[in-house]
Amino acid sequence: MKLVIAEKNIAAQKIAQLLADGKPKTDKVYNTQVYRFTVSGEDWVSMGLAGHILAPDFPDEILFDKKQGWYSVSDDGEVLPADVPDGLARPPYATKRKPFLANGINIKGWKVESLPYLTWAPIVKKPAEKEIIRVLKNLAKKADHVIIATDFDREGELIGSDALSCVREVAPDVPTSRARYSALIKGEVTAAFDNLVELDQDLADAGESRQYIDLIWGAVLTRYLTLARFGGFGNVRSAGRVQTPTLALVVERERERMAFVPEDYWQIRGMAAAKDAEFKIGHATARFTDKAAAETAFAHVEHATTGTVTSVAKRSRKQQPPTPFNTTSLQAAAAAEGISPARTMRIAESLYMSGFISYPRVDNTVYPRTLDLAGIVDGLASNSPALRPVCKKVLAGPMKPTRGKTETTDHPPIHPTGQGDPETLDGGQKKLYMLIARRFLATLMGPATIENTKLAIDVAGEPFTASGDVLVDAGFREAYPYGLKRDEQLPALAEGDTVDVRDIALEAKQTEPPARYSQGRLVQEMEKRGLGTKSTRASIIERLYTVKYLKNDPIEPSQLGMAIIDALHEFAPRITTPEMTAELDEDMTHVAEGQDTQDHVVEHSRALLAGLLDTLIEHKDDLGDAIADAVTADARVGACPKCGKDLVMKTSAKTRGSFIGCMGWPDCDVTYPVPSGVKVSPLEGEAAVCPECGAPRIKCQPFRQKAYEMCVNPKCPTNFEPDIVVGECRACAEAGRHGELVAHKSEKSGKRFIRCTNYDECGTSYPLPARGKLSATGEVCEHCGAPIVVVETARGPWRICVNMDCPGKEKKAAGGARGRGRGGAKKASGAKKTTAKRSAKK
DNA sequence: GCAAGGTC
Repeated sequence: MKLVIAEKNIAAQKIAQLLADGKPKTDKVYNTQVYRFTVSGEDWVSMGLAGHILAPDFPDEILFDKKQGWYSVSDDGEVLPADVPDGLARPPYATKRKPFLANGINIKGWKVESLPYLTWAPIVKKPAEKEIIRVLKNLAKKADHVIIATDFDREGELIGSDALSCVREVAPDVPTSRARYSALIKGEVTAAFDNLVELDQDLADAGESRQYIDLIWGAVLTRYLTLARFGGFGNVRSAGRVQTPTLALVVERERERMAFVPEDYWQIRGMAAAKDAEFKIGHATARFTDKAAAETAFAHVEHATTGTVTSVAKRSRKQQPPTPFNTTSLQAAAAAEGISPARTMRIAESLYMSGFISYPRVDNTVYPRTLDLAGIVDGLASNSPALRPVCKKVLAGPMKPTRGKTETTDHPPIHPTGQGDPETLDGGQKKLYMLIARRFLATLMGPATIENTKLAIDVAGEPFTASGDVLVDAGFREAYPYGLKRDEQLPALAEGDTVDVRDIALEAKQTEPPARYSQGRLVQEMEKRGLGTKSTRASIIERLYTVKYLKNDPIEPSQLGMAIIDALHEFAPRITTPEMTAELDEDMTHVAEGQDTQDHVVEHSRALLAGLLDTLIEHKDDLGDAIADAVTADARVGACPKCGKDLVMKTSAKTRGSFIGCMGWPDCDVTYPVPSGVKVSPLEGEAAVCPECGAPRIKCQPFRQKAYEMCVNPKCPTNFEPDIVVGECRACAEAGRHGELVAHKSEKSGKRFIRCTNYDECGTSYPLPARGKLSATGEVCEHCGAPIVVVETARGPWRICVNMDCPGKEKKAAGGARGRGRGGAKKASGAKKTTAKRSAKK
């Protein structure tokens, strides 16, 4: 039996289909799919790995140990031997002593000092995909020939080499070879299997050098940053060859913004009206840099009421259809629609696995000739009623696909398969699927034509202009409306026509600093600078958010992120720039071409890092202080009204809940609750202090809603709301008592709720929305008898039944997607239960 | 509790 090992399941399946006499049979070994087939009567089996099946790591003896912490040594107290290059002494940091750990945490002194040892520590390869390895060994034992058919690139060669080392453990003598194909199509694959070669160990070694160097630098610098000032468990300060230069890009942009000196300019703008239509007009000098000139011009037009059209110019321009999606362009387009690159990849993976779209990790932007474009459009038309009309147009047209700049042959650009019913997808999946499907259709359509009209208007001797864009021929825009500007229609006017003019104003403006990166832009910038790969960029950005180096979108660095870059820029500059990646690529090329060896390249890199450590260790405390200060600055919400020290977001050790507390604790005991469900940030200047009580005022940003400002002190008069009687208590009436339902606001937590005046006896209480002005209606709900109240939000007044378990809400929940998981399926069973359930959730 | 690279 011949065993074919591919990098992933889809490749194993495709190879089987392309090589088999007839159709391959799907089989399972343990729980993994394999494909059995015959080639000229001979038995073959193909299996897919899951990328790398081994992961490099330090030996167990020197790894993290639950009892000992990060820096343990071997049992006999001896530091493990490492291959230290000639001329370099063996690390003198070996200790015979077992580390002493008080309460599991001892970060003082020797821990950072022991990092040079980690620099020279040996690296071993540990199984990362145990199931896959088990299947691989099972099949290898029965095989009389093993063919490595992983992707034709450096990582593919390494994955194949790792697979071979697993094979060798159970079948030391089985003949092995390598099939090299660069596209999963008949000609390529059959040619590769007709011309089998040997695995290129130099190329695999190059890949392994990359792994080792990434691990050593990442582990040493991450541990250094984390331990310089230990911020408690869960507060890792990471660093790495790709993430650190990426963070540096964001920090650099922020610094440019801070250094930016805005320039004043002035604009004269107003409104014009003619033929029952209104439109914007502006002075022909779009930006006056001279204030006096602007004021002179404005004085002429300030009281003008009419203007005269002096010219009408129409120009039409074409907008070309977009190119096919690869990973980066999909991530950028999805980011513009509010889906982060990391989430895009998670959703794309699920769409790919369920057969809706093609393989999502590609660089290619040119459809291969073998792709059945019309067949896909047909499939979309029959599965998606919303796309059917535009699909028909595409099928009727010439269907000439656009081409992007990058052409590779490994996978086609990301496209819908045309299979599957989009109605079965959830919200995020459907949104991304429609983006991919619409993009695909757009790449097969003609350009859009936009007609631009420019009016020149004389207002009291001053030249004004107006401009309008109208989409006259939708072209590809019929399928792909993303990022399309709304039409700005001007009335049909001719030279000499008179227009009414009003609201002409002189506006003082300032030039804007360079914009922050959006997540989509950052992915593109990383690609441009050679940072990361199509498969890793999204997760690296996400990582920078989880370690709290980045915040918000558009992306801002935190104070911590800036402190990290400053520190590394000073003491380990190599890791902060894309050059390390460039140099690593160069080293790897040398290893791959046999001009250098893996050991030499890795040892050279170890020596570079070791050379930095002396200074790093020397400045450990400076860096620790800088990090601590930055973390405090990030957590700051304002100044303490009692002692003037910083009020910061803190986490209670007991309850793990967060609160706002004074840095002066224990001398100062000022604390406030954190408003729930919102992101809190400090305000600046005068707005930062409450005029009523002196506590800080803060900015609260609810998810996808308008931000608001409030005083953090729930007892402050600005937060005071009188109790309102909202109705009579039904439970009490039924029990023959009298009880009134009253809306309160808790002084402690700031939460609002309704409670019966006889609460001790009847237990009735209802939660209330956190925001919005509340008023009673005196009405009761037709479904459950609970009171109806009105809450005024930014979107207008909103009538609600206060009972979360109201059967009336159940009907709505069944009809729409909203309101799921909130007492939906459960029958209304009394108000007391509602409160109990809600508090149990916390 | 660490990186980046594959992929699930």
